[in-house]
Amino acid sequence: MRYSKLFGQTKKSSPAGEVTVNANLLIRAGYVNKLMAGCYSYLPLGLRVLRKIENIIRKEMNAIGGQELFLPALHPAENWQKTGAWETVDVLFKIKSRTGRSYALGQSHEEIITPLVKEYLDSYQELPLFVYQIQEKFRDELRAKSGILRGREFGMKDMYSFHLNQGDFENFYEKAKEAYLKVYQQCALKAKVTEASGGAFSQKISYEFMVLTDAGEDDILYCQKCNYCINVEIAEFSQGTKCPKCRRGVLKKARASEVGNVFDLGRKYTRDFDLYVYNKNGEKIYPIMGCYGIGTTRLMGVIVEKFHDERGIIWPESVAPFKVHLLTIGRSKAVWQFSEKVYCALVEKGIEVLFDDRRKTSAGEKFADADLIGIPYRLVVSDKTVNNRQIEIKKRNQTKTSLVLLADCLEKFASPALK
RNA sequence: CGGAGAGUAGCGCAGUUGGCAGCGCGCACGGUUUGGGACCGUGAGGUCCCGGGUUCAAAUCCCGGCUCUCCGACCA
Repeated sequence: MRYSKLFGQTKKSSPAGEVTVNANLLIRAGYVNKLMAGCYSYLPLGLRVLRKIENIIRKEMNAIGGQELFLPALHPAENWQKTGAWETVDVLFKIKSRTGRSYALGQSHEEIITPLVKEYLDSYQELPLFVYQIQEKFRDELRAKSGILRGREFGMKDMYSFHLNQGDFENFYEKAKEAYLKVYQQCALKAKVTEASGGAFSQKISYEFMVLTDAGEDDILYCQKCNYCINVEIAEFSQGTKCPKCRRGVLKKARASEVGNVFDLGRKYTRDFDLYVYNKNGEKIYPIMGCYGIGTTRLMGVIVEKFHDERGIIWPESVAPFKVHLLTIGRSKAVWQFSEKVYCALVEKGIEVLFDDRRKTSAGEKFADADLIGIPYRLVVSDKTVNNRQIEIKKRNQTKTSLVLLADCLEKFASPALK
C-alpha cells in the first residue's frame, strides 16, 4: 500500500478533550474516526488490525469445533419479550418502525440463536453444537467512554454452545478457556481467568478474561503465586489476604479490562424458546447453553493501551496492519528508483508493506508518522544507503538500526508459507 | 441520570471592559530545503453549537436546548 494513496492519514494534534491513550493514538494515527460518543468508524488501517484480530479468534474458534454464522443485528421485539429482557435489560436499544412495529438492536444474540437452533436441531445426536459469529453489538450505555474500550456500537465475537448435560458443558468450557488464552497470547496479551458474577440471568459464577491495565474498568484480586483471580465485585476478601486456592500466595488488587467472558446460561433460553431434544432413553431434554464473548474492538484498544510509547503505537506483529513500513528519504533519482524496486519486490513476495512514498514530506515527518503508526519494522532507503544498494532496518520497539541487502530483507520477511 | 469542564476555519486553539473574526498546523500555488514533525512568499477557507432575550452594537451578557470530555452511578 502506498501511503500517498491511503485514505485516513495522520494528524499532528490530539483530538480535543480526549485523554484516553487508545482513542488518542488510534485517531491521530488514522486507524479510527469518532462519529459520536461510543461509535467509531474504522479506516483502512484500523480495519486491517481489526480483521487480523478477528482472524486469530476465528482460527481458534474453528479449532474447537465452532461453526461461524452471521445473524441479523435488527431483531423483532417478540424474541426479547419472550425472555423478559425487553423490560429488564436497560442497555437494549429499542426501535419503532413506520408501521409501529417494535424492534431491538442486538446487544447479544441468545434471543436469536436459540430459536434458530430450534429450527434445525432434530436429535440429541447433533449435540453438542458450537456456533459463533463476529458482529457489531449495540448497547445503550449511559456513558460511553475510554475510546474504543466501551462503545455503544462495538465489535464482538459471540459463541453459543448447546449441551445435553452439565458435564459436557464443563468439558467444553475448559476447551474454550484454553482457546481464549491462545487468542490473547497471539495478541501478545496476558489474560487472567477471573471469577465474576453471572449477571442478570445467571445466578451461577461466570468467568471473565482480564488484562491488567489502568485503562480498564474492573478491579480484580489475583494471587501472585498461582492463577487464582477474582473480580472484587464478588470477592469476599481483600488485598493482602492469603490466596484461598493455593494458600501460599497473597492477593493483590489491580485494575483490569475485560477482554472476554464465559457464561453458563443453564436452561434459561432453551426453556424460554422451548428448544428440546429426546435423549436415547426417550426423555425430553432442554439443552444446557453456554455463551462466550470476546470484544474484538475492545481487544484492539487494550493492545494499544499495553503497547505504546510517547511517540505512538507499537503493534505486536500478529495484529499489525502491515509487517514493514518502507520510508524513502531524499530526492535523488537513485533513491526513488531503488525504493520503488524494494517496494515492488516486497509486494511480489507477498510481504505486507506500507510504502511512505510521499514526495514532498520531510524525513522528520516520515519518521514521526512511522513511530505513530507503529508498524513493527521500519525500512529506510536514503542517500546514505542507496550507494551500496542497502536498506536500513529498525524495529519499532528498538533504537538500533542495521543495514541489509534487498535479498536478505526479502528472506527475513518472507512468510513461512512462502519460504 | 447527578457533578465538573468544553463547543470559534478541516484539526488544535486565542479572543481583554460588549465595539471590523484571529493565531498555529493542515490545504492550494511559487520558490529554497531534505536523516527526526524545515523555511520564505501568495492564497482559499467562518451558521463563533442551536434557539430565544438584553443592547445602538453580542463569539463575549441573560434564559432554554443540543453535543463532546472527565468523575460518579449504570453496565450478561
